[in-house]
Amino acid sequence: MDIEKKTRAYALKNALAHEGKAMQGPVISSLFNEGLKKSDVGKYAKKISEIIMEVNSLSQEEKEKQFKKLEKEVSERQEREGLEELPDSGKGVVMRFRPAPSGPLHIGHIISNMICSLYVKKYGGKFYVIIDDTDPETTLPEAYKDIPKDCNWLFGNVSEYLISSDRIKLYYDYVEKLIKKDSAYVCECSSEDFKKFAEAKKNCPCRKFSVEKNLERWKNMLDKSGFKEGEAVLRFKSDMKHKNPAMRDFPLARINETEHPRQKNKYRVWPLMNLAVAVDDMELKMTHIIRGKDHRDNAERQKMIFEIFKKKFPWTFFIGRMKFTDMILSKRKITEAIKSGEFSGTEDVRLPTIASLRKRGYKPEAFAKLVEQRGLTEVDKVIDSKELFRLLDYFNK
RNA sequence: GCCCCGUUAGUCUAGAGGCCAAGGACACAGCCCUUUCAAGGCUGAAACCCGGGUUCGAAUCCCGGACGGGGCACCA
Repeated sequence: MDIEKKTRAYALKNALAHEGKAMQGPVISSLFNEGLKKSDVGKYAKKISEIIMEVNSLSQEEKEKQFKKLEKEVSERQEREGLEELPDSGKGVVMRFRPAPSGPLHIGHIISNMICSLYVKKYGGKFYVIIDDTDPETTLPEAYKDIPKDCNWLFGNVSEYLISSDRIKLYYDYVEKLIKKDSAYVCECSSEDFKKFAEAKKNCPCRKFSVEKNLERWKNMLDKSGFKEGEAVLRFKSDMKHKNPAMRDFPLARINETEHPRQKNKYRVWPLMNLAVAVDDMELKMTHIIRGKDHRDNAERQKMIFEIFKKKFPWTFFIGRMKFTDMILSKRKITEAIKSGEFSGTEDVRLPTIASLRKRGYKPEAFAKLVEQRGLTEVDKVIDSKELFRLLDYFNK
């Protein structure tokens, strides 16, 4: 590289862009992109400074004339556009969205999950939608048709729909493996008692049982004549002295005999989210996970489970959440309000549900642009519905 | 109480130590175009939370503070 020539070119460019006065910083910075070594800056600093001073003293016409001659020496800064690249995405990506079937899908879900669909479109691979119906108390029967309907419309690239409660046997297999690895135990403490142990960083009495005893106690959880609902819970054996209280022997499964809308009374022991998610992510070979910041600690728990099985944890990003100052975004509250007659149904135009937004004429592409503009960011933002609809209206054109 | 995380214009965002004297989009103001509306074009106003430190040089790295968010469930 001809340092002097390049310096002169960039100094002229910089001067012309800034009322005739070039500065050293930007010029040196440009030279780095041309291959100047950082360690060599000292060597050339004097020369560069001289050239800049000389350039600055030229007349406007002279600057323009000289720059014309050297124009081809300068390269333009390259601009990125579209979605930020994901690491290790060369062979495609496997990603997922796990809606809980406890109420209608709404704008909040779009914001934090559509980006997964977009990345699968970008790189190829698989996009799973997994209906997370492992809580028999909050699972709504209509979700089994509403979720695929909304997701087909919104994403258009769902590879496969899976239902957690159809995979219970798989979760049970993993429970046995975890117990056999002495990484899970059945705990009979009440939640209040356990909380006290966790706060005091002390082991609960159930922690000391042998693997054999725990397998037996696990059978007692599964057996109708064994533990009753609320009497026992399966816990992951992490560390009761973990510095983060959220990580101390968190629960993996519990007994709940409420009739399940899909499985009826087939099961009484239900996995909790962290178990189901970890198992599915291992089994389905998830490569990348993008999810809300509120799941940061859950991801840490799932990672602990991965480590027991010596599996590599997927690349994970925690995306910031959008908070709406004037819209209900709680699935439970939306469901209640519809039941009470406050709203006519999930398609009520006053609701931020996907069904309602579709009815109002918004196209999936508008949401995609909204999500793309936001991109991968950990920042939460507060926005009101007026701002949101301004943006959507703009993107919908 | 204990663990995480974040902070760029009214809003969303670019930004990986020097092409940032901070770019883009929406919204806003003005003008042009148009019979009207919409769309489009041009122009304008508008931001790096605060304080230290490292460095020749900090929006960017480090430390502290303030503010905001999340987690510590037999919910997800």
